[in-house]
Amino acid sequence: MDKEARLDGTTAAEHPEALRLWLRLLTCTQLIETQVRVELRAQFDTTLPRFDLMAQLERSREGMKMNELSRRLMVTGGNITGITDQLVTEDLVERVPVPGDRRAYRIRLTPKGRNQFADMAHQHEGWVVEAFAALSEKEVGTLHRLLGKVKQHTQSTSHTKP
Amino acid sequence: MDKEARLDGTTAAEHPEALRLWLRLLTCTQLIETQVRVELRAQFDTTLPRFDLMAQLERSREGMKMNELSRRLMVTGGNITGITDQLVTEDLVERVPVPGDRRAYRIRLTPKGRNQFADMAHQHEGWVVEAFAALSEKEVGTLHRLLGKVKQHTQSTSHTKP
DNA sequence: AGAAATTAGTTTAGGCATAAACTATCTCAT
DNA sequence: ATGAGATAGTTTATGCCTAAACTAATTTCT
Repeated sequence: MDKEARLDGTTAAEHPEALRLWLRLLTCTQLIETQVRVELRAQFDTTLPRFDLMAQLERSREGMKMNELSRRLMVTGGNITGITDQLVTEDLVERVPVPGDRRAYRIRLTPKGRNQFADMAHQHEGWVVEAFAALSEKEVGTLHRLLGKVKQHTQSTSHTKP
Repeated sequence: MDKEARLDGTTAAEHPEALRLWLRLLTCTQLIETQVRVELRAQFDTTLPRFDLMAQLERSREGMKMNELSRRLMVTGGNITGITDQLVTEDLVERVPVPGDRRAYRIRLTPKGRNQFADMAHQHEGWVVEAFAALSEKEVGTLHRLLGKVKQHTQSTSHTKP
């Protein structure tokens, strides 16, 4: 697939700056994400959602409940069920019952899953570093800071109409 | 769905800055995108892909060929077929034969589509402006410029291994 | 002119995402 | 203690997305 990313290439002069910025933000995210997806598929025969889920689990050895995963990954619960099912059948994660609550599970990496994730994470870091290689250290900091503002503002205003 | 966006909330100190930046970029994009999706659904009973396709068409009155849409929207061709089919049945766009090439169509907005899009675009612009309201004019410019660097670099390196 | 390669678009199979409906369990106020 | 409501997770229906296989038309090469 020959993708040239013209999403924001032909900037119309009538658009306000915010709109142009949004299109560019979208383009960048998509470009990097596509690249990561392709590499994950090619090198590890896996997908970004599976990688993301494992990345969350890798942080806590005791695992994480489904709804916590759902919150952290910002996807709906039904989705977590599906991805977890796959990873369970591949023996990369396991469902562990929670002692005091018969409704809940705790999902955690198996040893096999932990090993596989370590490999992937190492590669993944390289791809991301490469994606931002055009920026100086200082520029990375600036970008991070500005996006932090955007994030904070968006989160604080997204629930303001009940 | 209570989404708290912890994707990059618990930043592990061992991650290099690029990785933290990537997670934050992803989070911002997702937050804004989700908001736009919700509004499009609520106010116009449509979806972001449909909106995006119409936004491309709105730029050229004579319409656009499928593969051009595919390139600009950065999605695969099969996808364009599906979305176009929907819009055609809703009489928002139409397929026009291309004189010299019996394989190709030109897709263009119908008058109805053009009207509907005008409404949507107006609202959409407001949502986006609001999403970046936390930034000063200058900061918007900086963000745009830095993302431009990222975009350019990523595009120039993404095809370098045949 | 005619075979080979390319290009335009569609179809198919499968994964990821959502919202909404559902089951089972737990909490809590009375 | 019990019934209302909340919570944990799953299922279902639908849409977007990809890669790959496919059809049909066009271009290119000799």
